Amino acid sequence: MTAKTAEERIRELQALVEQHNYRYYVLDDPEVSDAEYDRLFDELRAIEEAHPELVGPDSPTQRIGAAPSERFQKLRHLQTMGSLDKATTHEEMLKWAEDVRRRLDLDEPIAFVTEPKIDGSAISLVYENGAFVRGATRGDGEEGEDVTRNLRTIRSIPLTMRLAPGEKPPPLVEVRGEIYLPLEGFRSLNEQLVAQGRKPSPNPRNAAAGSLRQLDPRITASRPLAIWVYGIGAVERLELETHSQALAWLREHGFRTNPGAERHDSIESVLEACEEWERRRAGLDYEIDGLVVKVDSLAQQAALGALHQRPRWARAFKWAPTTAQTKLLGIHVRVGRTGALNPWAELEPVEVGGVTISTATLHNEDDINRKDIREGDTVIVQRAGDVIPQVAGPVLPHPEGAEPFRMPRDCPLCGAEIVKPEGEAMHRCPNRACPSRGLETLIHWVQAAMDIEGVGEKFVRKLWAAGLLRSMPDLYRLRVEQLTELEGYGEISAQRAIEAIDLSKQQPFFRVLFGLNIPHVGFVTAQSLAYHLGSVERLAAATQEEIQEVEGIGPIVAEAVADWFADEENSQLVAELGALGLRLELAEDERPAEGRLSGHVYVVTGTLEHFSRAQAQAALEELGARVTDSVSAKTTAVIAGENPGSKIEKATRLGVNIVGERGLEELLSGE
DNA sequence: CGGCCTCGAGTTCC
DNA sequence: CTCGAGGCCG
Repeated sequence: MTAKTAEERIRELQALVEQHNYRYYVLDDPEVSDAEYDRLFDELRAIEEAHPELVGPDSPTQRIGAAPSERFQKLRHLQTMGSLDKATTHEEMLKWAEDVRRRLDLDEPIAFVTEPKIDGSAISLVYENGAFVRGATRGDGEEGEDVTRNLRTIRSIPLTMRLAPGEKPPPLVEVRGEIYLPLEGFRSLNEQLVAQGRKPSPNPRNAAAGSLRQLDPRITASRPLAIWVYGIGAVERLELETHSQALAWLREHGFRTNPGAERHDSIESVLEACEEWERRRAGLDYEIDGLVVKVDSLAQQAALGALHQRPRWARAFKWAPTTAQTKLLGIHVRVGRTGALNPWAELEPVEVGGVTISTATLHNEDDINRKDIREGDTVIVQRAGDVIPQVAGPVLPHPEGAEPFRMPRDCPLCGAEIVKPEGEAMHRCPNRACPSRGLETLIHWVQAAMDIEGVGEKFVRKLWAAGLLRSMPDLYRLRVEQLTELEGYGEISAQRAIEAIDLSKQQPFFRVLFGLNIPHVGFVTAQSLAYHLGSVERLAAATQEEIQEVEGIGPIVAEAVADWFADEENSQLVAELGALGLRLELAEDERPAEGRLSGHVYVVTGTLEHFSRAQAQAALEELGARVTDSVSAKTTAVIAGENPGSKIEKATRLGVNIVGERGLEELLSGE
């Protein structure tokens, strides 16, 4: 047996390393360990070092980046990179589809392809005889910058096309794609920049574009950029009929195409996809700001043509942005019902994701300073998880003279000295008589605990301001005349409010317990305490050790409960509530049911057709099941209605069963 | 002690 | 929804 020549071994190793790059970066399905990959890579590099004349630009070792260049050369695209017309409403999309149908003069349905619109940096890659020869940024659409050396560092860009045995590559293919930075990579990049005392990047798109335009390819190589390929520009000797075929061709030839591309037979189906993806976007590890919608048939595309370099056969459907920049006018502090100090941001009103945001929570002092947010900053506001606005961070530099945030030393409401227990994130006002705590406790009572219809935060604030309300018992002593004297209350609405308050006396014991605002006692723990101890009397008499016997209650919660009842003022309060006729012991029907579903745990998510969430929960609990709202490995099944949220994803990951409304019905009927 | 699993608490807009 | 922290299991 003759030893392989160095050249043969180099070719072999290059092919192997690229194969593993492909499995890892394109398919996300590696077939060898990292250590094995490193071993092959090191061997390849060693032989190449000994034989530099055998190293071509296609070698995977060349991906680590060459020496910096002075500036980028201009590069003319083989085919114009047009931009897309945008649409933001379903009406606009329908109008476009109608226009397409009319221009094509067709009665049969038109097929469309939708794909996620990646918020990154558009590029064009030229392959000659299957080899990547050059690539450029979009630029003005006619001419971009030659960033070939940087693109070579991106592992998900094939240096050579994958070919079937005996297949001849087309002499020329211009591949179009979007370079992006996965969110994880964006976060670590920013951490790194901040650690180096440099400005963090405001968003992943800027970070991707910036990384791609580094004059030193070694910097680009250090950033975890990736590509989604979405189409073909100029091409020679390749016959395709549809855009879907083009995507399949690209995938087969080693390019990373987005798995979210879908073919649709009608515009209605396209619109459904637009809605569905708006929900799915939060679960992706990269940013998308809409869907690109294309007419599938290339012949139809050609017939439709373009207007001012904007193809008539495609639209970018864009959602309202979920991040925006605005000015942080001030940082204020609120005191919650537990005495915790919550800093919040007063913002110059700005539209984010279709709603106007003017305030946002800032959580705690550490969080503010970790993000380095200061009054007067321009900040990035985002709506995380679809709803709750967050201040993501400042756009540096800070304005002249802006100081880091410091929590006030004294309570802004009662002046008591603020404390911050060792190891805790929150500052607290220790004054149990602090007016904010009384007010917040009342709001908690009427809203969360007793759920009094028509009596909410506004009602409580108004009566508090009028001096009519200082504690829960006051609420039950209110008279209609007192309300009608206030502005905004007529006879009827006053009557109604008083009746609703009176009705709330019938609420079960555990709700009263929940409403008392005992530290660490929320909805679930209150139920648990109520079931196990049965009455306020027994609870108040119980020692910490006895309370701790209750399942799910440890020393900290037990101590908090015992301490609360040991307080004279609190026992007074409980006695008063009892005298007013509130329930202070467990009624017979309040015990958790034992039944067919005992021991099973369900999570209900999304909108059900025939039940409200609460009804579904009640029906399941009646059969002995437990219903929680976080999916874990212990969950028996997730019951998903329409528009389920991120819970589905977690359930899938954990291998938890997912059933629809049908499944719930079968469960309840015992089938 | 570490790693789940739960629960508590605070929260925005209309 | 998300974070932080308590409870519990191995």
